[in-house]
Amino acid sequence: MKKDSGYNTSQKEKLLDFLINNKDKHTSAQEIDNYLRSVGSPVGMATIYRQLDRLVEAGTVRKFVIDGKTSACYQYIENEKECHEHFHLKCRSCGKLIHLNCNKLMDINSHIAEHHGFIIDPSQTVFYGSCADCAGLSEE
Amino acid sequence: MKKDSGYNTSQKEKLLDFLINNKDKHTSAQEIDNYLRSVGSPVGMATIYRQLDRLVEAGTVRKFVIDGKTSACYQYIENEKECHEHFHLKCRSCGKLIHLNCNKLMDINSHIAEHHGFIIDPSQTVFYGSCADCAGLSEE
DNA sequence: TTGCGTGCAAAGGTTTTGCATGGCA
DNA sequence: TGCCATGCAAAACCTTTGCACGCAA
Repeated sequence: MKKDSGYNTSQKEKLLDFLINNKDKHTSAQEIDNYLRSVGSPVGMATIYRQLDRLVEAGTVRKFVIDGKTSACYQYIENEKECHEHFHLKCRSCGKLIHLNCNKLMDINSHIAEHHGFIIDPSQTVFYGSCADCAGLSEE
Repeated sequence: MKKDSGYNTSQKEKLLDFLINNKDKHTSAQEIDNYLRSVGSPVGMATIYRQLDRLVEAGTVRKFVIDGKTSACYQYIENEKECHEHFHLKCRSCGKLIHLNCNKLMDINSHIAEHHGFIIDPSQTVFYGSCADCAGLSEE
């Protein structure tokens, strides 16, 4: 389904590998560059961006833009359909992304649709706050 | 309360004026510049950004970064305290920001805190989707 | 062999910073 | 008067684009 059109290059493979291994995190193009450089397989920024664009286009990767950050973040999507059916929690301290499958949360959608006339797109909506680990710690 | 520290300059006043007059919309630094220029009171970009930073810092203005846009958007916040106590809906089509006072929504906080160990910060969380007006129209 | 993918370098746009000047308090 | 805010220009950043070469199919 997901037309991964294009050649299989080593650069593409390593880039996707990295994204898959970090699918629980948001990653910037810069971080990808750092990683590829650190393993001795540097890839030009232009290529990184071009591959990311392609992956986003194909729906394999999601692009996030986070308030306060000037650069975009990318994240591998395990299962495209699945992530349309739940919300995400994002910890502002450690950056962890939590996939939240919870029926109670899905009630929000219908409630807001019915009572407030607004159609929420869960795949685009992220709850910001503090995860259990970070909330326990004193905030500097 | 809101320490509006700093001098009262005409530039600052005009900038804030514009933001207040457009508090139902998000505005980019570029649009602010265009406006100030159009009324014959151009202000340097550096000053615009510096004032915006200060306003964001003071909580008077919120900064948004939206997918697909390369530049940040800013929006005046009517009442700082009030906005900590409700969620926001943001229409991805027309950009309208809706302040949602709804007890049902606030239940989410306690539910997620208790069952998922995550403390949501409503003031930082925005629901993205389509407002009634835009959802009804055919999407081009 | 064909043409897509890559790398490099340059361009583009947004935001930040340095420094001298001007204006508020 | 003292210091903060401003303006200009340059720099810093992130991302995109042009072009020639190399590699996958």
